Order: sequence, then structure tokens, then C-alpha cells
Amino acid sequence: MEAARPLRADARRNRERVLDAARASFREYGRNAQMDDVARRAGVGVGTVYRHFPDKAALVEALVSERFREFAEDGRRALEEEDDVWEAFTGWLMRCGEWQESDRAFCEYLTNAVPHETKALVAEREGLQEVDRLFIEKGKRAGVIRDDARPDDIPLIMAGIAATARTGGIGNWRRHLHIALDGLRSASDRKLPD
Amino acid sequence: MEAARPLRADARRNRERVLDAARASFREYGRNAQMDDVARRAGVGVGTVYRHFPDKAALVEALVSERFREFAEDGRRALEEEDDVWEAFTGWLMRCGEWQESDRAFCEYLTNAVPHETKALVAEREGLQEVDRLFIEKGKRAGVIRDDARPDDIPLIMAGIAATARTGGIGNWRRHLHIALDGLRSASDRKLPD
DNA sequence: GTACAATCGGAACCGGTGTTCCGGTTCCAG
DNA sequence: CTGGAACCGGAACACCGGTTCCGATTGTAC
Repeated sequence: MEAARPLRADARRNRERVLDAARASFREYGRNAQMDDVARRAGVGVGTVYRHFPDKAALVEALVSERFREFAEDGRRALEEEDDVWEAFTGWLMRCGEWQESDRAFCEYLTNAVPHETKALVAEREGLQEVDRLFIEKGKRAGVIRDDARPDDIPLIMAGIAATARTGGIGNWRRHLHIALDGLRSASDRKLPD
Repeated sequence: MEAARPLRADARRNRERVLDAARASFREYGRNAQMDDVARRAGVGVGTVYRHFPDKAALVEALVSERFREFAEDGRRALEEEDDVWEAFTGWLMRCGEWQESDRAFCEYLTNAVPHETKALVAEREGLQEVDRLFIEKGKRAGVIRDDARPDDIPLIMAGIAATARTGGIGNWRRHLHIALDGLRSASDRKLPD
């Protein structure tokens, strides 16, 4: 169903342009980015934007989806290339923070409850959860992550960083991340609730 | 200039009603709350809402301002009534989280950069910063807060909690807060960057 | 080369929401 | 009691931005 009819050459090219323009616009303005602006940057009419994406929400989802995938990939790579688990873990979240710093739409997505997610996005999110699981597990085994940590603590921290990446003053999200990481580190006198 | 002319009786009563309605509406819907809805809940016409607040932003600011003040007051009280500093500190932030959980507008305010703040709001925010300073100082002196912590780490954590109070699943913000608090606790092997 | 289907552009449309405006009403001073 | 200033209500307005639509254009199969 995907390759039913390979997009016409100009159509494919325009689709790329639209995606590029959307990336730029949404990263800068977040949800406030305007479809007209996306079209203008792409050097294309709004109609063309709508031919490739049914509506604005779909465009945002496509971009966020992309980010989730990149993030998960980066995590897997770190997990297998870096042999110090803690290094891999912190490096991974640090890079995530850097992306967030320059991607307003992504931050907004992480800090605001979204009504309905596409199947595609849910799948991407689940892929990421798997990476969270791997990190926590490996970290615990190596004794660097506290025993009562859970995979779903990571999204909490990511969302937190997303919030400060946009309001805490430039670069301050790094402190925030470090604090959270220290809280996740293994130590004998700690106990998370529940 | 404040008491130049004491508001007419009905006007004062309506002002209260508008504020009550606005509280309810903005807490539930955040920035998406509609002026018409506020007016309806207050049993008043939109015109009346606008007579007391120049525009929507002013209304939001009034409410956020109120929250900042309450939060600062609560902190001062905890600081002098509770003699265990760490208890006071964690209790304070916990209560803050609980407020956030039921105040969407407040969360949104903390997690989104706002263009221009009113003098009044800035003052309120500074009052809160003073409380942050007191907590950090007293905590360090008691040896329960790490030496390299800074007063402005607290707003970072608050913003982080605000993010998860709305996206992390019910009650999960508590875990997030605990992790952050453990990261802020004093321990010998830690060092924040910068 | 030609024809037709896919694609394009962007003006026009349209719903939603903040804000204004003014005739009617209410409060209060004298 | 009464005049008038302050206040009220909510219909109407204005603007903004997402979405639609269709005549013009372009790519490609035959």
C-alpha cells in the first residue's frame, strides 16, 4: 500500500521541501508555527502542504515521531558503543537536552498532554520505552543506577528537562539534568516512594 | 491611587465573582479557558470581566501572581514552624506539586516562556526567590542540602514537576520530585557542573 | 508529440475567540 | 427622592489562522 504508486518526481521533491521547512518553522515557533509560514519557507503553496499532510497535527506528529526515533536510535548506539553504562546514559540524556534546546515543538509536545496520538507515534514511543528499559536494567546490573528506579522514570526526567530547556535560562537545563541524574544514581540511603 | 475611589458595592462583588470563576476555569482549561466561559460562570457579562481586567493576559497574571504569593507564604511558614529543615523543604515542594496537579494554568505558566511580565508579577516572583534563598541557605547550614546547590535550582525543579504533573500519569510527579530531591541532598561524591 | 492524470498555487472561505461598544440599569450623594 | 455617574450585559465586531477549492501547470505513459 505504501509503494502502490511511486510519487511523481516533483511531488516527492516538494514533500521533502515541506518537511524541511516544517522542521525549521516548528523548531523555532513550536505549535505556534503557521502553515502559511511552512509553505512560504518551502517555496510552495499551502495546498501542497495539505496534499502531503492532512492537517497541522499530522505534520507535528511526523516531526515529533522523527525525534523519538532519532532519540531511540541514539540510545541504542550509545548502549552498544560506550562500555561505561553511566557515561552512555548521561551522554544520551545530555544529547537529548541539546536537541530540546533547539526544538520548541518537541519540548511542547513533551510538556503538554496530547489528546490522541497516531498509531505510528505510539509505536515510536514504545520503541523509546524499550531503550529506557535497557538502560535501567543494564545500569542496575552494573550497580550505577539505584535499585528502585523504573524505566518510566526516564520520561519524567525528559519532560522535566524539556520544561527548563525553554524557561530556565540558557543552559540551566544542564544543572537540572545533573540533579535528576544524581537522584537516579545508586546510593544506599535512598528510597523512592511506592 | 489605590483607594482613590472605593469600588461601588456591586462592582466589588462582581470583581470577586469574576476572580472565582476565572480561578475555576483557568485551573481546569489553562490558557485555553475562554473569556465567555469565565463570564458565564461568574453570572456576569463579558463586558464586566473586561472592566476589571484589561485583557486575558492580565487575568492570567493575576491568578499566577496569587499562586506565587501563596507558595512563598507557605514556604515561609514551613520554614519557621517546622524545625527539621529537610522536612520543611520537601513538604513545601510536595504541596507545590499538589497545587500544580489541579491548576493547569499555573503549570502552563511555569513550563512556557512568557513574553512580558507585569511589575506586580515580577515582584511576586522575587518574593519567592527570597524564600528559595532561605531554604537553600538553611539547608546547607544544617548539612542536608549539597554545598553546590543554588537558590535558582529550585525553580528548575518546580518547572520540571509542573511538566510531569500534566503528562506523566497521575501522581507520577511525586516520583519525579523525589528523584530531584535526592539529587539535591547532600552527599560527598557529587559535583554539579559550573 | 499528445493527452490526461497528478500536482501545484494561493485566493477565498470559515469557525472560533478575544475585545469593543452602547443602550439600559443600578447605586449613592445631596 | 432624584439626578447622574458608574456599572452592567451581551450582541456585534475584528482578526487571526487552519482548511478548502479550482483553474493553471507539469510530469509521464503511450
